[in-house]
Amino acid sequence: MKNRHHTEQDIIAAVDTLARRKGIQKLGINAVARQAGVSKVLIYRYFGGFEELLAAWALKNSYWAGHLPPPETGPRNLSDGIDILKGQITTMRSTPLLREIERWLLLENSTVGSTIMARLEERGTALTRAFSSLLKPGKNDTSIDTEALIALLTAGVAYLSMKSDRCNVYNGVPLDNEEGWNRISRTLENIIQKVLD
Amino acid sequence: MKNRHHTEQDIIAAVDTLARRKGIQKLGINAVARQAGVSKVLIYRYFGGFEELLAAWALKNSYWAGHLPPPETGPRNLSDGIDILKGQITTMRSTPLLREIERWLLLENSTVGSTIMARLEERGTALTRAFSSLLKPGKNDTSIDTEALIALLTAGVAYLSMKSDRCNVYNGVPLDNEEGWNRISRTLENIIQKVLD
DNA sequence: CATTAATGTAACCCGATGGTAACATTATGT
DNA sequence: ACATAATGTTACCATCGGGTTACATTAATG
Repeated sequence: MKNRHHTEQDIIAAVDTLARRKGIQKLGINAVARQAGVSKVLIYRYFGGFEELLAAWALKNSYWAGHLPPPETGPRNLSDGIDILKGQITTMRSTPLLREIERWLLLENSTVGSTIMARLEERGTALTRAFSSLLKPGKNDTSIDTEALIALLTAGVAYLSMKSDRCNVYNGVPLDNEEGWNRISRTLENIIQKVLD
Repeated sequence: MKNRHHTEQDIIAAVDTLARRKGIQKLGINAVARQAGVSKVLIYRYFGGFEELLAAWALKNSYWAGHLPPPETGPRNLSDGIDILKGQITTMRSTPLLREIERWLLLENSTVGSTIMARLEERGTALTRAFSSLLKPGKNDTSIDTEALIALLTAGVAYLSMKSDRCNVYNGVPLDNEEGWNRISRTLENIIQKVLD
């Protein structure tokens, strides 16, 4: 049965499969076409090229939008905000493909990557706004750089979650069991409380 | 002039050059041999294979040992410790090859990578010990997970420095100028002071 | 039903890759 | 000086990569 839409979905599914199995970096148009059981010419015809196929794939699966709280129901107190940050740990740990995309963005600077990073940027700034609104007005706001704080912490979580795929311990903290991640989670909480309170 | 030692150094130098230029991941034995102006057969003969060549290269240039303070002259007060952490920012930012190796370790889990990671692990734990020694004995030590704290912060710095090669802003913090990194540096200081004091 | 456009495949080109075998050159030690 | 081992090169192989052209098949449209 000849059906363009169906074929396109097959191809995107093939990207998904291979990205999970071998990583996005080691992905080629030949391998994807082979996996999809289809001619690679169709990738050029339907998507315009391999880059554009990756874009279609990445934008289809918007994993990064996962645990982002709706803006209107932003955190009203500190512990809500902490929960959101902890949610990032859960999201990263439970979504191998998200780690794969993060890794990919760290090596390639394609136009596709820029698009995706713009979305991730939105996520981060939303989180930052949420935390900024929690700061007590009486506090010396200029002394707390919320943007940089959230940047550093989310960066740390992203790094450690990626690292957990490659080794089982980082700086003495185990990354392959719940205990280690609980320690990281508690440390995150500790930092937020002591810095923002 | 035929000289095995000299040739080996040429080959390792070629790895160095290409790793800076194109990244470790996109490195092949053919390209390295070409860059070194030598036959690739010698790589097999002298190093045993490409993996082993990479190991020789990585272990020769122990960049990661850079800004590690000698154990006997560990930090005696909190601001010394903060300086060490800030030093990590300087090291990462001024050493493109170190960022390249970090990136590589995040994707590959080769036997070579394990060796290097073990060394990096030493660096981190030394830093952690230094900070732990700064904790006031009277303080409730169990409430502060120094290992996890240092892990999270160094992970964040590593991530952001790698990110700076690919994009110029993260979560609203510019990564391509001094101002942004000063903000990160101050935030680091802020966290350490408020958590450990 | 017949024409045409959409969908799909096979085959090829070219360059690069990892890997090996055969051969040439230089150094070394006796 | 000569035999031998170390050093080095050329050439080749099979495979895979991205990319294009020409052709076959099916669906849609009059």
